[in-house]
Amino acid sequence: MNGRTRSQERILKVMKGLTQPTSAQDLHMELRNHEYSIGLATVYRSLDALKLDGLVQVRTLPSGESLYSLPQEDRHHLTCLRCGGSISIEECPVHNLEQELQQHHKFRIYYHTLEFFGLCPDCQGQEEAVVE
Amino acid sequence: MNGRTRSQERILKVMKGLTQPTSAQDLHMELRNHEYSIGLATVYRSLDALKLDGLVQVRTLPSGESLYSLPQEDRHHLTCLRCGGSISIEECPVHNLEQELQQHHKFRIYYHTLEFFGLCPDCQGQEEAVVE
DNA sequence: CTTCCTGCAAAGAGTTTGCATCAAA
DNA sequence: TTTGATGCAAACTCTTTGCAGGAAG
Repeated sequence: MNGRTRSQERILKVMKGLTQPTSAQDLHMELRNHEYSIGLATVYRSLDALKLDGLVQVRTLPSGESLYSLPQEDRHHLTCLRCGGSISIEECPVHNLEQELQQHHKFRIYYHTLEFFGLCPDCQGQEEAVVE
Repeated sequence: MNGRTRSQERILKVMKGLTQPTSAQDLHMELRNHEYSIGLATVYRSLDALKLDGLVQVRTLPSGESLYSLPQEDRHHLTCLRCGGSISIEECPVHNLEQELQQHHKFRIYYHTLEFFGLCPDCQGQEEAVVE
């Protein structure tokens, strides 16, 4: 909503070259690869500001680590509770509901996350092996 | 899938008396209120085991804190990025998709999370105030 | 000049791990 | 006895904060 700072613009620029949601720490290293010497704290502060304006979105993993991405990279996931492996899924039956919620609750919705958790085929096998 | 340990059973018992998703640390205190003197590390280890068997589900907040709940308490949320306030929503258009994914990817899906992020009515007001 | 941004280092929160002890079968 | 569970404290990871210096208008 406000003007972007130099760091924020550099972060957005680098993020446009990334296809995967990325952690703050990885972004920090990515920035150094682009010869932008930015402190890690500044990365966190900038991402926080961008998040508040809906310019980046955040997905927090069960590990506590947050992954940042541009809104158009939004994908949903099928995540294995055991190995942590994650499959992207394209289907999204949520769009209409989002419109309704926006009106009903007077929220300004920037984005949503949809995650399925369970066991992937491999880990279902391991599960049985453990039980034996 | 395996037998439950004493700690795991105590945790499940206490969780049945709770209506809200609860952090590991709050559960730890809750257990002490029930005269179960359990170490915090054991609470984490037990929750992790229960999670792997799909007996509890986890929602990790942007703060990195994880909230645990029994599967039947599953609710979806509309969360404000600024104040962190959260509204529960009942609608869930995802059930059919879940069945399809389960078959298509051969996952054993235990549960899913659906979260909407944006600004609540109050924080939309504050936003404008800041810009002035 | 004044305000806000930035970097560094230290602090903080939540979670995990090492290890000795304890309970269960 | 043997295996796995538990408690405590230390360690770890990710993130936030305090503060002094620096860029921007």
